[in-house]
Amino acid sequence: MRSHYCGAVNEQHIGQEVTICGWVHRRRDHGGVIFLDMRDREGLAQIVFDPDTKESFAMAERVRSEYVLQIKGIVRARPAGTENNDMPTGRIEILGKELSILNAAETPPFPLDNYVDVGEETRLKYRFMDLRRPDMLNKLMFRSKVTNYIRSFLHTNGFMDVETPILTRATPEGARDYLVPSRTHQGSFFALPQSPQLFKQLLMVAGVDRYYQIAKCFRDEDLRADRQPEFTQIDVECSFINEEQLMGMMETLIRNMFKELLGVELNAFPRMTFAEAMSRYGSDKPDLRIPLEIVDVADLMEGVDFKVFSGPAKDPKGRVAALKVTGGGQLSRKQIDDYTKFVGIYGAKGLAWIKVNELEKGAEGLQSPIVKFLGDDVAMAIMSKLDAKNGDIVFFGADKATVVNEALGALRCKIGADLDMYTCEWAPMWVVDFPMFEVLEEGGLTAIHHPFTAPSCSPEALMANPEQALSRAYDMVLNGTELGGGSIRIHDGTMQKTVFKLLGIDDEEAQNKFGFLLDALKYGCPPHGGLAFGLDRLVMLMTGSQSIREVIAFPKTQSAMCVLTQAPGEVDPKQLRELNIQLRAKQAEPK
RNA sequence: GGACCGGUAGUUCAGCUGGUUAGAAUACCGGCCUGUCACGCCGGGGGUCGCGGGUUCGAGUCCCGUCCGGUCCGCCA
Repeated sequence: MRSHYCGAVNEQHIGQEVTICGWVHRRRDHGGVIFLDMRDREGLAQIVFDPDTKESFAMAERVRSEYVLQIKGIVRARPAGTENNDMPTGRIEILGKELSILNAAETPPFPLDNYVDVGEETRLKYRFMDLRRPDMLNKLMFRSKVTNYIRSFLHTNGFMDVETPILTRATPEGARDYLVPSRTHQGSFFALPQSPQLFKQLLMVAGVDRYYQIAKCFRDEDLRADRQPEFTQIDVECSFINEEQLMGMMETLIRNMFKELLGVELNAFPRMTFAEAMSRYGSDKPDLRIPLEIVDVADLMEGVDFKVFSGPAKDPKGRVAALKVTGGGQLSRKQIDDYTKFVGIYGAKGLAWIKVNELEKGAEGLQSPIVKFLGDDVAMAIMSKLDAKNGDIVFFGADKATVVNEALGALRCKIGADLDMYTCEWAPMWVVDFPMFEVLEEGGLTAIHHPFTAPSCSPEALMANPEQALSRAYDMVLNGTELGGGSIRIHDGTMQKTVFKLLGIDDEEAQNKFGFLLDALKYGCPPHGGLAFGLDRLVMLMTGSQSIREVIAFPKTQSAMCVLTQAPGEVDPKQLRELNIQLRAKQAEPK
């Protein structure tokens, strides 16, 4: 039906007859001459109709926005002085000879240009229109380039694409599962996979050696700007490999891809231990674009009454730390109040601060509600440790370490963004040496990564001192976002049982829930490890999008609904009968 | 489960301390226009102020509830 994409017609085609198909992006009717901007996925082209071509001119008068047309015409250079240099095809135009209306269109429910920010609900309801917008189509095309690049890279490196089941077994731990009732086994349920984790490990036992999959994953948890209930992982697993080799290969993949698709040269990814990341940035996914660090100051505060920080005093698990904001002395009282409110979200009970006005006057030159409680010497010692300068502001956190880390870590990112302190555009890194376990508040241990991650010690050492044990896990972090994470896995049955035991899963329960994995470990499981990238987040960052929904064709709203299809929906009673499922009556409204 | 922000024309928004017939821009419709490119000019139509209740002589505006959207906390091995 067509000879060229609209956006692909150029000066080389001058004099040729072309046929283009597409949508009417805009019509400019000057009475005696009509301009149509025709749009398809590759871009826009201007078509001119003059009254000489009587029939098509008359049709061009009837045409409206988003009509679908086929136009035959002659490419010509635009008359001198009428070129449009803002448009890739702005030096040429097509003189329309024949026009056929392939389909009419009602007035679009919202404008398809970028001049107005249309509400997301409206966009999602008419997603098929929203995706027509060049920005959105470009994002979908870019996403396709990313998956294509990754497939090709992994294929070249000997990885096999293997599909794993979507209907699988509920996992006892981790996120909430999406469940699918079984008709043939009434009362039993499938679960949609949260990740292909165990299947890919079984593929290693099978000798696949190098596996990858662009895998849909499902987690029935509350949504966020960067979290959807169904999302895509680039899932990778490899046998006979250690963490160095795996991280090296994945880093090469990302660096090559950034070069190829964005023209961006990323430096070698720095590595940081989990402990260091928490200490310096209060986060296990630090945004290294921001040149601010959190510094412990407890050592300078012997004898200080910690009530000045509104936090619990000398909690053994406590942390007293400071965040110096270079040039932050300009912050107004109102802004500081806002930041105080902000850290409250993370459980901080206050936000103490010191403005450095005139350091040469000693403590006299500090402006702060807390210096009189700290004492001049302590205050000056802190300034000296932080290397504070006139014009800086220092914020303090004193509370349980988790609260201080989360509050100051989040504050660091917020201030970095508010004051636009970014020192570079891209800051990738690896976080390594995660602890194996986290101690739950109600007692007991939980896996930081997942229960199949190998510790970097023997089962005996692990058993003896689980809280201190480190794992062989690694996270790739970009601009404060966790892009991917993985680990070397446990390939030894004894070790696996030890980890289960520490997590409170006894042998019987382990056999029940993970019997197939324990079996597999008995029959010659190779050492292996892998990683999974969050594709949606990766594309979100690479396209500079504010939300993961911008790079997913048909995303869900925050309440996990699809406004386009109105899913989830009720089902026919017959379907429920077949499944032997009865809905409990909704409770009557209390009056 | 919780905190906060929002919901007024197709769309994006304004609507102050409750007070005449709820406005603007844009889109849409009609007319004019031979070089525009977010074309221009003239005219016109267009509203369940999310929904339900309450206060009041009077509610888009205040109160309560509820639904929807969004950001975040919890949650996300």
